[in-house]
Amino acid sequence: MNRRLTTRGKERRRQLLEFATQRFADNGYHPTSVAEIVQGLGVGKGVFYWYFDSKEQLFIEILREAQQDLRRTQQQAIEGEDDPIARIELGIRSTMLWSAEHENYYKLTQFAITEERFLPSLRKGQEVAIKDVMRHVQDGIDRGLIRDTSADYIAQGILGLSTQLVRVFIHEKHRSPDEVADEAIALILDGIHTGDRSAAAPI
Amino acid sequence: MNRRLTTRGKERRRQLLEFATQRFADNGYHPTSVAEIVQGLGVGKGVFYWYFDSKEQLFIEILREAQQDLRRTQQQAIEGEDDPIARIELGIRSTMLWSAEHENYYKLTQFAITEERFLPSLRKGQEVAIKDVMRHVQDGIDRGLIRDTSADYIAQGILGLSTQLVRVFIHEKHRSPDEVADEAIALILDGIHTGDRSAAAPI
Amino acid sequence: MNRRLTTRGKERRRQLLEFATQRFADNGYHPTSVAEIVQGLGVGKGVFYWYFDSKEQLFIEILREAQQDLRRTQQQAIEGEDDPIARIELGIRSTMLWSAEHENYYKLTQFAITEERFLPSLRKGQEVAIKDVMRHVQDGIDRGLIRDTSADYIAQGILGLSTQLVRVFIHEKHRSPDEVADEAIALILDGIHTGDRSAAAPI
Amino acid sequence: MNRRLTTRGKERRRQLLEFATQRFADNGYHPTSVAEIVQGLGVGKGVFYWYFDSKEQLFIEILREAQQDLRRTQQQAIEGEDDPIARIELGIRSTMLWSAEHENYYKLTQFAITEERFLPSLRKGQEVAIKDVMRHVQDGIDRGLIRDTSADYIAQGILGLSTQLVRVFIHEKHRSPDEVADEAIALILDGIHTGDRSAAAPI
DNA sequence: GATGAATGAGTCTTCATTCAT
DNA sequence: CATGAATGAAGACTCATTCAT
Repeated sequence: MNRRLTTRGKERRRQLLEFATQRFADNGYHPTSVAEIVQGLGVGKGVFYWYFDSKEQLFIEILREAQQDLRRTQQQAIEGEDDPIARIELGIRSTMLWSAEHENYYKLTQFAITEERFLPSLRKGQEVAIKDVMRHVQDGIDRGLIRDTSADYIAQGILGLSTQLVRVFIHEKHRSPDEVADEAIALILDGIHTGDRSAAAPI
Repeated sequence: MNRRLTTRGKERRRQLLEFATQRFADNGYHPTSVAEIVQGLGVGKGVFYWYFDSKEQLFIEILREAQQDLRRTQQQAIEGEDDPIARIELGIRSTMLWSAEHENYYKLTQFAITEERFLPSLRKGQEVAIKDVMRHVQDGIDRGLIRDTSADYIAQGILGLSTQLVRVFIHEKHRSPDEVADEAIALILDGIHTGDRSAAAPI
Repeated sequence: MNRRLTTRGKERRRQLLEFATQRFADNGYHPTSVAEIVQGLGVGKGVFYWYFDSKEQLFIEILREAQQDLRRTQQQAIEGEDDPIARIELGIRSTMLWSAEHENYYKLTQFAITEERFLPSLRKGQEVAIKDVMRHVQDGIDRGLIRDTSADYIAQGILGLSTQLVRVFIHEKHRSPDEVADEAIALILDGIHTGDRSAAAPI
Repeated sequence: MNRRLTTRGKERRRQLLEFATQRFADNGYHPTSVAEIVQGLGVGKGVFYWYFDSKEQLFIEILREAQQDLRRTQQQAIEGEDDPIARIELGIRSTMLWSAEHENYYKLTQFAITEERFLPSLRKGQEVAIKDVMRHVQDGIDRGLIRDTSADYIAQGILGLSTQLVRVFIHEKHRSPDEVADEAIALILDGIHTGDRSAAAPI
């Protein structure tokens, strides 16, 4: 499926991807039928199979494009910043913003975990993300700014905490991404302990 | 479906729950058919519907029983401990242990998030868990042991970070629950900043 | 299935017949399951198959007993009356009364017509009924009281008209059986033409 | 299920309706499976659900179209006739003819009565039919041609008697519709009493 | 006599995919 | 490119009936 697409074709493809993302996020992957998707766009079934080999491949495509888009956003955000802690912070903020604007993507990811056949797609993206974070964490450790534990743990912790906060606070409680990012960063940098120490200045 | 079950009946029901959990976790909810489940136990299709109203209700039942079991485990773990920080720590440790022993449950939860109809079941359990954690967090704040931010954020952060670490380190990287718990607790209590402060003594 | 039944056994059998009649009439034969019937009586499934060979045979039994009962009622009603017109009238009246009290039976009959396998049961009863009416009609013709057309047509007409009026007026419009019977008899005896004749005295 | 159908599509739909009508009439609604219907036409199972939402809805559709068709036939028959008695007569005759040609429809109606969920469909048609007849009856009463009883009773009586005669004589005994119509009309107009009156001229 | 449990063929229905036009 | 139509395997679920206890 490597069709040369006209401008109109690209537009169609985009419509399909977006509509499907919405339905998958709302109803789930399996409960959403191809028929439903094409009906939603008011086109025939042939259209779907013109642009995608299968429903499965469509889903994988959605994951791939989202991962790409998020990463591009993060990279733009940290561009030019040298301090690793600041880069982590910027990364978290940009992730929060992107997530707030793409809340559907979260559910798709959750689902992808649950079926063997989608794991490869997912892992590819996750590994890239972890590596990105780990680079900054390691840099921070090297410069004595971050506790010298396994960068791995820390990177995963950052991702996990961010993910949870995004989900709960932005999507469910409708807080602003910035506000949530502040809290996430504070927790990540300083933990939950009271700041009654000499130099404990939460950002 | 509130049948009075004989001993044998209870046993069957348990078999079905366990086998289904396994298959759902391995293959996903939708790809696992009722036929597959009953074949796995070598019984007729009617047996399934003798014990459960539907495949959907079976899944909900699995979630419910797991939530109950985890909570019981946590409560036993913190029983008798008074210090809120220690209670949080014990809670995290017992959760890690339980999760390590019930890794299937994690996938089921992930999946449940992705379909509207399972969300209510999930939320019920989550709310209870958050309330449990928040109680200790608030207690810690009151005693000046925990930074006085919204207990809500902190509780969610704790859950999110724990969940992520469990997933990645225990299930994917096969570390021991204790080791992972140590790291989780350190991160939660003190964040990622270096400990170059006067009184930075992680519990 | 010719069990020697104890008093208690006969009572059980009767309960099953009555409850099943009700359900069949309300919901239809097929949509009513054996499980539903035994649950309604709060007994196990074994009980059902102790008294009846099958669901089909139960249904046939219901038809048979109802036909018997109706016929007994009619015969008691016309006993001692000699005038054929009066006998027809009494037959109609008793049928109306019986029908009003056994409205369920009507639906069962309707249904039985629609499945080949129940037709024999039905026909047996119908033939008896037609013969009964025809005897009186023929008698009336012989005595010059009834128009000398085919007794067959007349008998069928009487049954059809009665049946329809019972259905519509007693069951759907809740008129009294007597009132409806008056109308049925008038229509049958004198048709719908105006009574502007010399000797038009409806009985 | 309001698909825009091509010519071929309409043809298919018609085939399905007709074949199903036949099978339902022969075997009964429940004993006839969707599989049987599609096999009978040599098409795949999906075809059925392309044209109908469900087996139930197909049945309802059959009833609806038959009612429509019968009514159209009756209206064409009485068109141009002014005398109410003659209109009733023409209505009866056309009904007999239509019924003789659509004997399957009778069984379907019988069955529909027996399940709650089909009653609404049935009633709708019945009400229309009754209203049609009542209009003529009332007209006849107004002109002094029909006995001044409740038009309701008379209309119902006409329908009931006609229905019964159709069933028994045309379908079971294979008389000609005309012959049966003659008898029905005679019975309806003049009842069963002897014609020994001054002006008793059955039409 | 009676019960809970089990059977498994059979039912309706869905849906990804293909194809003729 | 696009559509309506068709396919048919597969799925969830039902239910009359049987059986061990």
